Parts: sequence; C-alpha cells; structure tokens
Amino acid sequence: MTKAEAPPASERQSGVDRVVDIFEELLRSRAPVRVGELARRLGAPRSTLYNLVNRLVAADLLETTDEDGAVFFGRAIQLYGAAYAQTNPLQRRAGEALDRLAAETDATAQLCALRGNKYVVLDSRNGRGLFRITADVGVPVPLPWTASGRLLLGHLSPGDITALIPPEDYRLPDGRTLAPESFLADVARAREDGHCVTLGLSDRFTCCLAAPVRDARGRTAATLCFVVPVDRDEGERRGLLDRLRAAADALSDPA
Amino acid sequence: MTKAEAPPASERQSGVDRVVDIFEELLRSRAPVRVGELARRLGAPRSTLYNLVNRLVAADLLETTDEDGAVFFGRAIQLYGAAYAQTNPLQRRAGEALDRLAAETDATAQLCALRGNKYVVLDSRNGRGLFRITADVGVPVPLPWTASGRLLLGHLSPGDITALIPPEDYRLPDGRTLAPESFLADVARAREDGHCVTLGLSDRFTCCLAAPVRDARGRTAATLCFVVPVDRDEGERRGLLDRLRAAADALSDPA
DNA sequence: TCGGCATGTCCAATATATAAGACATGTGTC
DNA sequence: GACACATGTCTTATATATTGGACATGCCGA
Repeated sequence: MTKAEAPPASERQSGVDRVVDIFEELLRSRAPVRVGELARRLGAPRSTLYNLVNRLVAADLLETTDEDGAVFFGRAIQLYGAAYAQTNPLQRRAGEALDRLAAETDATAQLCALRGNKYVVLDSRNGRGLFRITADVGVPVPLPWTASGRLLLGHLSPGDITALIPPEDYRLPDGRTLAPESFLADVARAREDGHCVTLGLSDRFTCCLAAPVRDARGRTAATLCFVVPVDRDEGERRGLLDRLRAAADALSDPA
Repeated sequence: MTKAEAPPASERQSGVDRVVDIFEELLRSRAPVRVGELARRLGAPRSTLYNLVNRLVAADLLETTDEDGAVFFGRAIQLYGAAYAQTNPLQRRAGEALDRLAAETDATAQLCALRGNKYVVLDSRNGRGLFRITADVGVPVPLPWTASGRLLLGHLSPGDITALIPPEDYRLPDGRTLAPESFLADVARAREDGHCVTLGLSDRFTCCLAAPVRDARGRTAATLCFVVPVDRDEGERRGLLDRLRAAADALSDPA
C-alpha cells in the first residue's frame, strides 16, 4: 500500500502519485527537506518536483522553512488532520477515551493501529506523572517490538504473519533477536487472552499493556494501550488493564 | 489563496489542483461527501473525480465510509498533521504552552491565526471546568467576531482591512451589525494595548482574551487566547490576561 | 411497471502536465 | 582562481492524464 518505490522507477509518473510520494517521504523524514534532496530520494526529476512543490506550497499543504529552502507539511494539513480526528467516529471516541484514561491514571495512553507492515501510534495522551514516556504519532515501529502488535495480527494466519513481517523486525532495540515461532505463540495467546502485556520488551524500563478495539467482524481494528514504568506492581497493572479493556470494549463495534 | 472557484471553471484542470480543491471542500463540509456530490460542488467531471478519489483512497489520504460510499479525509492525513504539529516550531511550542495554560487555569486555551480572510483555531485545549466551551479547529470564522481577529490585522492599513473583510462578516451571530469604523478603531486599540478582550461579542455568555505572538518583523503571526464565561470578575480576567501575554511573548520571535 | 436520478466503470481523443536539459547564480573546497 | 556541486527558473517535446460520454446497475416514487 504505502510501499515506497525507490529510485529505479524512471517512468513518467502522474502528479498525484508524486504528491503522495512526497507526503510519505516527509512523514518518514520528520523534518524539512530541500526540494533537490526530495527529488533524489524519490528518484524523480527535479523540474517536476519544483513544479509540484510550488503548487503545494501555494495551497498551504506544504511550507518552506524560512532559513534554507527546505519544505515540510503546511498548516492546511494540520487542519485536515484535525477534521479527520474530529469526524472519524473511532478516532473521535478514542480521543475522548484517551483523555479519561490519561487523566484518571496518570499513565501515557495511546491509540495504535496497523499501517502497512508496521505498528503506528495514531493518538496519544501523556499522563501527568514525572516520567513522561512519549512516543511519536505516526512513526512506524516493527510489530514484534510492541504489545499492540501482538493483538493487531490476531486475525492473520501464521503464514500471513511471517510473510508480512520482514526478518529484521524480529531484532529488538536492545540487540536480542526474537524467534518468529515465539512471536507467533505470543500472537495466539494475545488472541486467547483478549489483551497483551509486555515487560521490558522494546525498552528495559517500560511496561506496555494493550487491549483490542474490534470492528463489526470481530477483528482488531486498533488497540488502546498504556505505557508505564516496569516497577508498577502486579495489582496496579491489573487495575490499568481492567480500565483499558473496558474502554476498548466500549469503542468496539457490537459483535 | 484558498479562494474556491465555483462551478464556472470548466477548463481542463490539473490533477493536483483538483486534489487541493477536494481537500478544501472536505474541510468546509466537515463530513463525508459522495463522489458525485463532490463533483457537483467543484464543478468537475465525474470521471475525473472517481479517478482521483480512488487514487487518494488507495494512498489512505481519503477514506470511504462503510455505509454509503461517501469519502472523507483518511488516516494518512492524520499522521501528516501530527508530524506538522510536532515539527513546526511555533505549533509545537504553542501546544506545550496551551497544555500549561489550560491545566493551570481550567479555561479553554487556543492558538489562532489568519487563514485567507477568516480567523481559524489552529489548536485548542479544554480546561477541566464544567463549561467546556469548545471551538472547532479549522472552522473559518469572520474576523470581526473575535478578539484575536482584532490583533491579527494589526499590521494592515485601514484600507487593506476593509478590502479584506467581506461586508457580511460585520454582522454578528446575534444579528447586530458592527460598524466597520468601530472595528478599525478596535484593531488600532488592540495594537496599542498589545492585547484584546471582548465581552459577549460572538456569543452573549463568553469572554475572549487574546494576546499576540509576533514574528521577527513584529507582526502578529498568531494569537493565544482564553475563552471563559463572562461572569468571571475583573481580577480573574486580569490574571488570565497576564499569563496569556507572558506565554505569547515567550513564543514570539526576538524583536 | 415505468421513468427519473443516482452510482460506479470503461473507452477514446486531445489538451497538457511531466520530464529532460540548458541556464544563471551561489557556495564551499582545494 | 578554478572546480565541483547545489539551487531555482525556463523552455520545449511527447507521453498521458483529463475529459465527455456511453453503459450497466440500483433505488425511489408516481
């Protein structure tokens, strides 16, 4: 879907498709990029990109940074995103749920989903605790690194899962490599349990708790999750998990 | 800039420009729209819009609603918007300031700016008070209806201002019509004072306090504002205004 | 039952947007 | 100074995206 085609693509391409490529590249980069650099990364002609970027800047979908001529997303996109967050039923209701969860528990609460073959945070609220563990919305993360990843794949067969996940994604940030079979077992258990908890997985000091938001067909459309320090005791975790599951169930479509 | 061209435009048009038009129309509409309806509103050929919309849906920039085939912004746009909010210096720092202001005062705090010839809320935090006065991000509002509007026009001459604002925008929601000269005087005074307060302007029961965020040239690039019930006493308002001005000054570029 | 109106897909023709390259200008390195 | 490399603007051609219209289908009301 959002599989980037690398430089090789040297065919004449449609403007809209190029625009999509520009947006995806800017999301990856998370920082302003010069037009020439953008052309290089996309394997696109410079003249084309100048043309497109100028049009997008005029429409306020992109902005040029004052200092150098680098471009990034513009104000219009912010407004479009806000309109989406307010209008999309799941996103809106989840946002309210996150507000409550973060306020009541002082933990970081997030809405997560599958995007391509990665996990992304769609929305997030920081608890008021001292340790503000804050993950970036929209940054792709390997599925095996996360509790939510185990839930989001619940509807896939083991074959589909191994086909989806690139081998390098089993290597955790701390260098350990997860056995694919072990991950498949995690996915199966998460489906059984209806939740998933990881301790010190993506990072030695954090505990992730996740619960599935299901669509009308019972598949995991998204997850709600808490990110807390690992040192919280078993009872606290239990309480957080209960809240999380209740909130996720309330967001789920009726079976 | 974002001046919509109505149906008359029956020339052959570029795909990217059509895409921009689609986005702007969806922002205006704030609800999913059928493709045929979209074509009618934009004065564009149906076949073109089906082509473009299908491409945008595939790229996740748009989503089709399950029930009917209506389309609206998609998840990708949400991620782009979040990347903007996090990366753009003003937007990011303002977001943090809003967090603090809303948390400390239990009022609704907003970041506002000029977009075309209207006022828009760019970002907003609700106070925890009982009266959650919540304005929608991205909805265009006539400039004379707002305190921020008076600050945002500070760098324009009276002639520019009257040229910019359409006559109907002087008519307030309650039916009263504001004299343009009176509005010009308000703008001048707001510039003198370095802030603006309105009581029961856009709505009988709300008080708006606004302070300017200035760019390097001293022009008002945006405003911070509080929205509170009118019944707060003078002293409270004074305190809120002081906080607001301090926060706005901190966001302003060094003169 | 029929007619009117909508959606969504497909096709062929032509106006035009994409692409390639030249050009002027600026900048840092040797 | 000369060189290599970057940016941003223009111009021209040709591959193709946009467009108008036809078509199949479905829904609603008379």
